[in-house]
Parts: sequence; C-alpha cells; structure tokens
Amino acid sequence: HLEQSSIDEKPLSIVTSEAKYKWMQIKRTPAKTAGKPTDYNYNNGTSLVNGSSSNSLINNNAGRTNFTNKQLTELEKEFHFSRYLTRARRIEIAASLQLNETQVKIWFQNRRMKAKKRQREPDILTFDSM
Amino acid sequence: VMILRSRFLDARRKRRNFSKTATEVLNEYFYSHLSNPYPSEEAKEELARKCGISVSQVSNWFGNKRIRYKKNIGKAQEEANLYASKLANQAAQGVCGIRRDSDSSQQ
DNA sequence: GCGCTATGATTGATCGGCTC
DNA sequence: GGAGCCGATCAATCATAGCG
Repeated sequence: HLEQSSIDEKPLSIVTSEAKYKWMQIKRTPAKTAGKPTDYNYNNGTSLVNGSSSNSLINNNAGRTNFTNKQLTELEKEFHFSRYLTRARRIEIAASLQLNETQVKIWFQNRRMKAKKRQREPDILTFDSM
Repeated sequence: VMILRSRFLDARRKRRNFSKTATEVLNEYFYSHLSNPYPSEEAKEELARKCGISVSQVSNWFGNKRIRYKKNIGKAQEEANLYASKLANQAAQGVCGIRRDSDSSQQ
C-alpha cells in the first residue's frame, strides 16, 4: 500500500480537479479471465446481452464475462445445494458450463458475500407498481 | 414465472434518489476527505444513520462517487469547487462539524 | 411524451491480508 | 511458496429518476 502520495495534502482552494491524490490514480489490471483451457471464446467480442440463447458471451480478450442465464441458473442451483465447492465439483461445473475454474471459484466467492450482505440488510420487497 | 421472478427481483428496477440533505451529507464527507475518501466501517454507519440509508448504500455511493470523480478529473467540476469553497469557509470560521482528513492515510 | 444526463444498484474480477 | 477465502473496491453496465 502506498504511503502518502507524492503530491499529498492540501488541495488548492480552488479544486480544479488536478491536485491528484493516490486514490485518484488507482488503476486495476484489465482482467485476465478469458482464455483458459477449459473455456473458449466463441463469439468474438460480439455479445448478445444475457441472452436467452445458450452460449456464453465472453468478452473477446480480457474484460468482464457476461454469464448466460443458463450458467447463472446452474450456478445458483449449485450454490443452494452447497455454498462451498470441492475442487472436484468445481471442475465438473466449470466443464459443464464452459467456464474456467477461476470463474466458478470467484462466482461462489461473490455469491457468498452477496448472501451475507442480504442477511445483514434484508431486501425490502415492495410489490407496488408493476 | 421465472422471467417475472427475475424481473421483479431485480432491485435496480425500483430506485429512489437520496434526499437532498443526505446527498449533502455524503458530499461534505467526500470533499472533506478528498485525500482519502474511504470511510471506515464506523464512519459508514454514522453516515448511514445521518442520511437515513443503509451502510451498503453508503458504500455504493462512495464507490460510484470515487469512480465518477476520477472520470471527471480534468473536466470542469463545479461541484468540487462548490464544496471546496464551502470547506474553506467552514475552516475560516472554525466550524468543526466535519473534521477534515488531517492525516495522509492510504489505500 | 421524448431524449439525454444523473445516479443508485449489481456484479465479474482485482487487491491485500490471512489461514492452512 | 501456494491455493482459497474474506472484505473492500474497481469498473463497466443496467435501469430508472429527473430535467429541459
């Protein structure tokens, strides 16, 4: 972690947004998920937004993957069965859903956090409007 | 049925903008901690209480704020200037409602 | 209403820290 | 040394709110 930024403290009285602090320069490495032995990027960059079609829509190279409804449904189903995956099960799921192991692992991690958050702050379902 | 379920379970469909005072409170905090706008869990709880929103919403707000602020660096930021002068005035008057970042923390 | 921008929420993926 | 997990965050995107 970065200690004080080189240009630390004391913004100018007139913040013309130029005085940058460390956090303003944070950049994350693009995302390396894509190509992994287990998955393939069919669909070159094109994407059909959460389609009802079947196959994944992975961003060509790096970037964020858009899971299909089918993939999400299966992952949810699995999650409700067990919140944690064994290595073996992860491999199976990844293969059947054509995702790589890391994606499945991360999905479960995020899903656990989501569940935890919902437990802390339950959804207030409002059925008005529709 | 599944379609309807997913449709209505998508919380994004129903959204309210925060009250003006809530936004004001959040902005005051953000700009008075511009060197490190990452409120602690306790600070988030305090802000949530003051604004009448949840801690998650406070987190979302800061997440969006930081990203959008960064995207606007270089462009004119009236809001930033507005709060900058507001803070300057408060400092001049010794107002201590909002304590400014006195340290140079990280992350 | 329509088009466009502002804004709150969601989520795949990254980062640092910790455990085993 | 390394893999997986957690908690926080990033960054892109979605969907609606709000304004002219």
